[in-house]
Amino acid sequence: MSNYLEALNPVQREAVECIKGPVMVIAGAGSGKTRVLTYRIAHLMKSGVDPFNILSLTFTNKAAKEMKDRIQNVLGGSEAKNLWMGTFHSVFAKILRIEGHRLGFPSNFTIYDSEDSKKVISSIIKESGLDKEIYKVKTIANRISSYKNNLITPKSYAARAELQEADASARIPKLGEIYSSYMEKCFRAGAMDFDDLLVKTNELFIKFPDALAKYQDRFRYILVDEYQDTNHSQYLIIKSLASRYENICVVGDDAQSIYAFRGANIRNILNFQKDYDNANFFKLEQNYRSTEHIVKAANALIKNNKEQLEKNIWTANPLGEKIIVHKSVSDSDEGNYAAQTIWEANIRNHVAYDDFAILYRTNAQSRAFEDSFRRKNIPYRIYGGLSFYQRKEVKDLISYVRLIVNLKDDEAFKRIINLPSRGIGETTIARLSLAANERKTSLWEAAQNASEWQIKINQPTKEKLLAFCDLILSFRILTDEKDAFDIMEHIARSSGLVKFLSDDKTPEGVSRYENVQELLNGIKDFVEEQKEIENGNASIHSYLEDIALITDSDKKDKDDRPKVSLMTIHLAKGLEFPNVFVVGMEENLFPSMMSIGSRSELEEERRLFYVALTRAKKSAYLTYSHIRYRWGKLIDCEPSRFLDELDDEHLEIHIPEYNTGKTISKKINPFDVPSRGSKFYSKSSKKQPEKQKKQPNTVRFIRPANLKPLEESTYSNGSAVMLNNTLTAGNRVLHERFGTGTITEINGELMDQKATIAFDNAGEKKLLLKFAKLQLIK
DNA sequence: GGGTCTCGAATTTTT
DNA sequence: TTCGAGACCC
Repeated sequence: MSNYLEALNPVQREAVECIKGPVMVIAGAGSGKTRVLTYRIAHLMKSGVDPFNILSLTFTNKAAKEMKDRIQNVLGGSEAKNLWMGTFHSVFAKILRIEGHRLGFPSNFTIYDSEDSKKVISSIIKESGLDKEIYKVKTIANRISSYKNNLITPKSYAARAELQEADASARIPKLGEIYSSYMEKCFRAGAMDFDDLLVKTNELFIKFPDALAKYQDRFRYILVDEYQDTNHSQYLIIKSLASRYENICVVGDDAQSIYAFRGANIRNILNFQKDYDNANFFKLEQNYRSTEHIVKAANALIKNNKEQLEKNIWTANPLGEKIIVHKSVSDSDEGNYAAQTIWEANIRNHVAYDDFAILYRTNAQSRAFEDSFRRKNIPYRIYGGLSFYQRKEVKDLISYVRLIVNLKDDEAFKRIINLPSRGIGETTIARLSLAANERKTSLWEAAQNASEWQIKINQPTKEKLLAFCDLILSFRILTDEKDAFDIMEHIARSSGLVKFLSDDKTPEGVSRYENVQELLNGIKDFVEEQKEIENGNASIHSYLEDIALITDSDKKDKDDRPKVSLMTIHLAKGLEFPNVFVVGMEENLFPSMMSIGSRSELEEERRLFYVALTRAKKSAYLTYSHIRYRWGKLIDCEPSRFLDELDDEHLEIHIPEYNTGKTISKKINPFDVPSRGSKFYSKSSKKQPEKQKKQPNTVRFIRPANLKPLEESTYSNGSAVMLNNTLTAGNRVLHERFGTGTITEINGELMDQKATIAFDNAGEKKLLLKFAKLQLIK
């Protein structure tokens, strides 16, 4: 324990020991970033800093928890428990529960999740009679969120003509009004959305210097993990908190910034040295995670980005296996290839299933892998997707608690007022909303005062409303005496929700019922846990605070069989696996179609691929498919440009040779060979049917299992046909031997298509397209 | 007020 | 394909 510093390399050690003043640590992938952070905190405490004065900010609860555990391991004992360690959102939510009253928020404010936010926005659009085809909820929500992340309030928006012009030209001139009524509605409901937790913290610190001073003095040592992913709002909070002592240490890697689309500002890390001119700067460049092949390939890839801090990532690890690039026929074949490879490794070499991860760009891609794994009986776990707490039935039950804790929580009110069915429908809600809006109050108030305010609701419905209010109030009385579990169980039963769910015998219904059971079990765990901790709080209030900001990535599986992990690359950040499949390496999928328009977005995609690749310790497989179902349609794909950016010497390329039956191979050959200029094939050449040849750098062929010959119909419906349908007379093309030329004529069918080409220097030639390696020149 | 059907849209998302 | 919103009908 005392010699913990010896477990560090010289740079790591310097970064750990440099306690005073601003410090920036650029930590390449796998360079021991977490180790530096945890040892630094441990070292601070060893050097006499009171843990009470240390604030450590992470991006996930999981990261916070892990770090806390590791610090305890280094230090022994329980000294770490006074540390403030958590996500930005959870730390500042805690502060806002204490200080929020200064801004007019109750301490039991509700935290609206993104779904709640969207519902609020949607109701505003409806109420203001705007066209929802133009005012798309998603667009508006993103826009508002990005204003918030940049600390643009409705007020400052109103003062900035350029923003209004931008929105006007995006055909949403009313955005400012929507924004301010959104804020107003949240305020009225005693609710903050995720962004507000940061915005309001900033507001607090600006408006109340004494509050700022209090926390400045408390947090004398600040550490920020994943600094490259901080947005402007977070940046300012850190900056103001640190401005007194300037003991701030930020750790990150600009090459792994993948959340710009959500407001993260890569400039925060690039400009750190400008912000603090006395900053100490450390670069962790030794990668301890991956093989040399992987490290070097990743370096070659990221070199293509313009915007980055210079670094030289290297490793002393063995060279390892080359990265395998595999081409599949279809998305299901891609799944089979992964399943087969993993299965074989498990059977033959006893590689555990949890040594594998499948990383994809979009959640929709998981399906093919699920199917293949299920068929081969390979255990797997999908991460991400719809979170447990976002499931309807779970959120419904939680909404009861939300309303009990905060009667003004309109979104919770709307969710459960008629669940289970109480005969209170949309018309009634609409009338209540109208009345509540007029009086600038909540639905709850309106429901309670329906008669007094002469809201036009008929008597039976009014009675039902009051019965509902009484039910909620009866639950509310219990909150002081009973713990979270008892209350929740009571609610689940007496609200009729459990019966409502257990009556549904469809598989989905059963699973909904199970989810509610699971939620109750989770609450039970929470209560037990709280009872063990001294001054633990097992009340429903405390539970609600706990789960509002939690995601189920923290939740454990029921059985602990080793499983293959399936997740998006975003979710894989910070993780590592011995063997990684990065799948769907195709243009328009990865890089995503939405991102190829601008350099900065493309660079973000490239960083994303960098993250994916550097998750692998021992081996990496990059797969792409020839055709793929997307939105129910069969489309043909071309390999991702990123594959071309990896150096050949680190790759082993598999383009399986199949005997697919004469009919098909005669008609067209889907396994056409890559043309020159690309290791795979490029846009210009891919349409030329070619006989399969071995790649020069092909070492061996792996035949994926279960590969079915493609049905002919696949090729006759038009969408997947790999015929020459791009080359026409007039196109400029490049030929290997004859150089550049212009096509003057194309004739013949399918495999016999011939092009007449007038070459600039070689005269006119007639070439069979299936042999001529023509490349289209733009 | 509640159920069923059709139509249209569809990246990534630590909080 | 899959999901959700809205139209439509009872």
